Amino acid sequence: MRYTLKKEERLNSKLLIAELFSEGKSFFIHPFRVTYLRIDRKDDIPVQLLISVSKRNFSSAVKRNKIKRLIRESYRNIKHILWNDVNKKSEGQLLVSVVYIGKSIVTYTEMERKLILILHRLNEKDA
RNA sequence: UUAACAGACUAUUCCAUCGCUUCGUAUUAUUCGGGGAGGAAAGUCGGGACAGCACAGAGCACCUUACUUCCUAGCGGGAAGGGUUCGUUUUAAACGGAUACAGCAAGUGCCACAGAAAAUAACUACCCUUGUCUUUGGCAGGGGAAAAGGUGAAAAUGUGAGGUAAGAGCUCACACUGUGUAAUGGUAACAUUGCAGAGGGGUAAACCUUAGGGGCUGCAAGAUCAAAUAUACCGGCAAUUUCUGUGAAAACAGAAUAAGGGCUGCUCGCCUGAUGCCGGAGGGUAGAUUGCUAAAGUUGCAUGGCGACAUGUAAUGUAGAUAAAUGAUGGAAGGCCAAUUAAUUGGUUUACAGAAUCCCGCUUAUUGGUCUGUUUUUUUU
RNA sequence: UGUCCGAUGGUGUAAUGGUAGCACUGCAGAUUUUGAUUCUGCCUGUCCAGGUUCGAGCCCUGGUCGGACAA
Repeated sequence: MRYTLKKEERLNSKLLIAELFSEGKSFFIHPFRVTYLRIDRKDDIPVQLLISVSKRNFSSAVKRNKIKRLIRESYRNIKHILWNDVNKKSEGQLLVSVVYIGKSIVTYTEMERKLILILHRLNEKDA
């Protein structure tokens, strides 16, 4: 499969975001806080992702952009872990939000290692 | 030549792989090709473009600007000059820096503490005179004058002479300040000189006065399309209790009513019931499209101007996202740092910082390099 | 993106341009056999820089930080 991350794979609906944060379940893997929710909706895209970095922890817009780009790049390379399982079940759509709550910037390899952990954990919990 | 400060300019380049966004072509979900952050994109301080609303004209109120001339679409921006002030050299001025720099001589207010008094005056002390007493003087009354009082950030312009009972710009001379006026130079601010009359403490980043400017709100402005849900309104169909009138009847018109049905045969109580269905239509939510990127544009040259800048001409066509793209990995060249060493090795590739309608300014932040100016260290002449 | 407000001891909150005050907290002492209460005293402050003024918490300019509103 192709390692892409187009706009359709990102969560951008205001109503769905409100539903995710009010009814979704969450867990922590440092430095991330993950919230997920499965909804009844038929679509070609099985997973929609939301990335957020708090302005409270990083007041500089350059640093916020850098963290978000690193998370996006990591997810793009490893998202097949999640997609394969989700496709098997193929019931509705999974909404996932990844919030960065660390106080300092981690490297790309460290971030990718943590995200792999997160995706495996998501597979277990969602099953 | 060392260091510091201030100002100006610049803001590493290339290749490969995997992606993001946008435009175009072919064609229907992909291929190919092109574009894709800054000098401050920041702060949101000033001004505009653009848009909606308001609006006859003028005034009040409110906000804002304030030496002169010029530049600019405009500005609280810029250029050149004038005044004031500070510093250096030096005593003639020059050079450099700063400057919210209209008006307290229109009115009102304020000036802590100290001081008689913070500006009208009063008080102490001074002088003349009358009365009285314990008579080189004290006390009381009347008059004069506002110079002396040494505190303060600031004390009624300073010095000298005359004048007087004592004194006082009361008068005079010189000086100072600022006002009016005239001449000369300058576009002007202003400068120099003369004459007249004057002496007014400070404070307008105190109220205020004078002169100029400002309608209000901001792209989350505004425009177009428009699911779902609810529905004022309209039409069609169906349902609908009682009374009255017209009429032979069907029906029509008007008025009133929560009747009516079920649990249950009655009362109480409870449930249902104050129309239903379909269609239209309106405003408009989610959302989509537009506004939206060609512009008071950028670069080069020439001419004019002290300069800001203007004019002409040639070239160029330069991001447009929307829970928000412009990235990641690897390599090479160049720069910088360190070590050995004199051409290798290792590290790093950075500072400040990320477009959100657009433009012109201002302010603030800042690594390395280059240039200019001032001060400074060392060396040579 | 735009509009607006604020900053005073450790905390909350006053102050016409003229010695920065009050309450709670903390520390020391007194009272008490000891502690609490009470009394006395002390420590700790105007967000930063510049300007106006004889003199700024206050007035003006720039910055920093925090907050509110417009969906």
